[in-house]
Amino acid sequence: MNYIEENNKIILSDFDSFDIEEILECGQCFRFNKIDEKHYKIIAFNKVLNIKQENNKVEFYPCNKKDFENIWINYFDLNTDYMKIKEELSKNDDVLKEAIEYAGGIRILKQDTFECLISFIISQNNRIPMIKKVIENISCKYGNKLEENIYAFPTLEQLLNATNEELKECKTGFRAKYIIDAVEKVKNKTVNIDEFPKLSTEELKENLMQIKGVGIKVADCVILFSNSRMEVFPTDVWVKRVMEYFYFDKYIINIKEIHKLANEKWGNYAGYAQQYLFHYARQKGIGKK
DNA sequence: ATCCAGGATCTCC
DNA sequence: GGAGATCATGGA
Repeated sequence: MNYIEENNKIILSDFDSFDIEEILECGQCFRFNKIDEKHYKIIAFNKVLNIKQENNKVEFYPCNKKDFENIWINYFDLNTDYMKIKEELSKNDDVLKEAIEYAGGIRILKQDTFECLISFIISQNNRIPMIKKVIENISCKYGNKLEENIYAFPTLEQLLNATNEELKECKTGFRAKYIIDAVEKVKNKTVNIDEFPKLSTEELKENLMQIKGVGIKVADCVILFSNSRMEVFPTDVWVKRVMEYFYFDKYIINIKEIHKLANEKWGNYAGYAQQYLFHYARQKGIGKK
């Protein structure tokens, strides 16, 4: 990886395993807009960032070297060796090999914990385009204005005032009460986000699941996408289907059975495997009736 | 119209 | 402790 700053723009070259379309469209994050082919605008960490990929370079703008190094290198997980991960996962596993060949440019973003928590509460029993809309509604209503028609995801303090009625107007549906409970428990530190790095993955999971509306899957997403616990294996309908289809050849009732296999097969890389499989399954419609 | 979505909870046995 | 119904909302 190599990068230079030029007119408030970072130009990245000499990289591998990076495809901005795959990274954003693979279902791990929700606050992005497609401007053009391989040109996206994202909203994260109270900032708007363009990412434009062409040939063998990626441009990030507006962005100076300081922000790139302090925020975006970590956010895009640019210091992780994905070639090694992909090689390891592809070994003796034709299914993952295929999924990785299909979208080898995925990287697991390192997102903000609070945003991730609220976003994945909204995600339950919902479709991705709708999830994006609801998060957009909430951001417009409570978040900082960054540009014309672009609002940051609200902070904890900004969401403290949110009422059940207002949240329902944002189309959260039955999840409104869950969001209120999450905000309350983060505020009173029943769920202490600042302490997350000190907790074991199991402790972290139990802690998050004290929130109403946070079960195993939502907790796993928060843990994986914002706390770098790469051993978890969030299992939604798509992951369940792709696992049943390729690895079990039967209908699985207990999700723990899937988690057990994922742990045995992929260990600390299970989170990566999950993302390749999820994206592949969704794009190809694997197991869908 | 009926089914379903990056599920979790409540009910009832 | 484990199945089954229920929960808003909108697109197919």
